[in-house]
Amino acid sequence: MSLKNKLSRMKGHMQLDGRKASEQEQKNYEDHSNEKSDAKLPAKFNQWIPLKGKPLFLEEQYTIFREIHYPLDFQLGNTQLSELKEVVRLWEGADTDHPLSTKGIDAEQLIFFDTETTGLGGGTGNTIFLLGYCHLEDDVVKVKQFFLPGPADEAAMYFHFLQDVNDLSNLVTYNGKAFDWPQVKTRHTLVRDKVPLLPKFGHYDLLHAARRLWKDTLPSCRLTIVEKEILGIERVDDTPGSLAPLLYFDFLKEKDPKIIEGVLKHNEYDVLSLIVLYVQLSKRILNCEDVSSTMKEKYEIARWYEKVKEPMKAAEMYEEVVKSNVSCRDEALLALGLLLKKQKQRDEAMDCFEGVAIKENALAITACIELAKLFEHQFKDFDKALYYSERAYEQQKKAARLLREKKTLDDLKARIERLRKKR
DNA sequence: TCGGTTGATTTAACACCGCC
DNA sequence: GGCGGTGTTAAATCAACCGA
Repeated sequence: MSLKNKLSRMKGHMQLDGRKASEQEQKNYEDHSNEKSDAKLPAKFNQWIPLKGKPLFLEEQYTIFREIHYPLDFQLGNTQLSELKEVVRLWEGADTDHPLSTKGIDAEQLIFFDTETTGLGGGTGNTIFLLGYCHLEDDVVKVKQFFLPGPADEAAMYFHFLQDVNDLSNLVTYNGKAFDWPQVKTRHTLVRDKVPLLPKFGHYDLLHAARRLWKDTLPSCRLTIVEKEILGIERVDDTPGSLAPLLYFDFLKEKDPKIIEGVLKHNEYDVLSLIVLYVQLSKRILNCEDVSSTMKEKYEIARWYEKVKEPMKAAEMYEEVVKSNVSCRDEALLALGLLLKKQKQRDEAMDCFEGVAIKENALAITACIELAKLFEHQFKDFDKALYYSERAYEQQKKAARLLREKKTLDDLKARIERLRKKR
């Protein structure tokens, strides 16, 4: 069966999240039907009308442009699009310099961006055939797509896309730092004489944020998995991205827009999902009460705050985890201890280390070594320092198989000998 | 004054992963 | 199936501190 026939059997597909989505889509189609079709256009463009596509020209070239509007009360998975405004407002009031913070940026400035290409490889052999994004404007979310109808029309596609995003300043993507944006830059160099310069965008890549929070709890951090497990979005009859190149090549042969409809819808939902993902990530990072973060998420967010030199925020999050009784509690307690030690809060740090040192695991060894250091160099209690050194040595001896662990063992032996002389 | 210890920072190498 | 960003880890370097 040809791809065209397969697609024709998928009529009525691309339904997102049950009834609400299908009702909304119907409304979108009704909205679109109110648009005036341009009777002067050549007949070949009429077949784009059911897909809400229309040509935009640049000299002899053209791109197919689609624009779909979603109201702010549109529910996608567990999130309403209006929550984007809410989290941008929260970031504005938050006293933190987090990488996902939009402080100083309007919600309207965010471009949730995704491309469809003819393959994965880099270089000039690979073509972007769809530039899609959505953003907030006049209290609706507008999805805009620029489609490449043929290999000779790239300048038109980039021209109209770049003109359109002229006033916007910040990209939000999923793996866009490594994939989408380098591809855009490569292709842009080939048409740069005819199109505007690429803007200097700020860039939020949500893949890396998702990895930080869920790398240990999800089977993978692919967007579809995150959508299903975290965002509550279940796509029905979605056209997988891996099929996009095949479908596009089929379109180039047949010139039938229906062939590519599934890819357009896939891209449309990809960019909408980015809004939902950004909202859910932000709410967890900002520790909003209306989202039920797991302790593991709080622990990972605390580590993230620590990495970006926000020790107070990190400590707050670690403390929440320490109060719980989850498997990462000891990790949080040890991390909190190290954090407090750095801030010279030695008594508080000691309490944390002692809480971990009573356990019998790899964390306890680190905690014992930290206690030995504190008692030797800060509290000058050499008996206790020796006690914790010996305790660490005994536990380390059981585990010492790797070279790295052997070094720890040797270091501990030296520490014990030094302390025995000091006593 | 010197040597030992610790902590902070930088650098490099490496492995992993998700995009179509 | 190529690419680039990121996290992790280890090693190197330097400064500060302290005791002998």
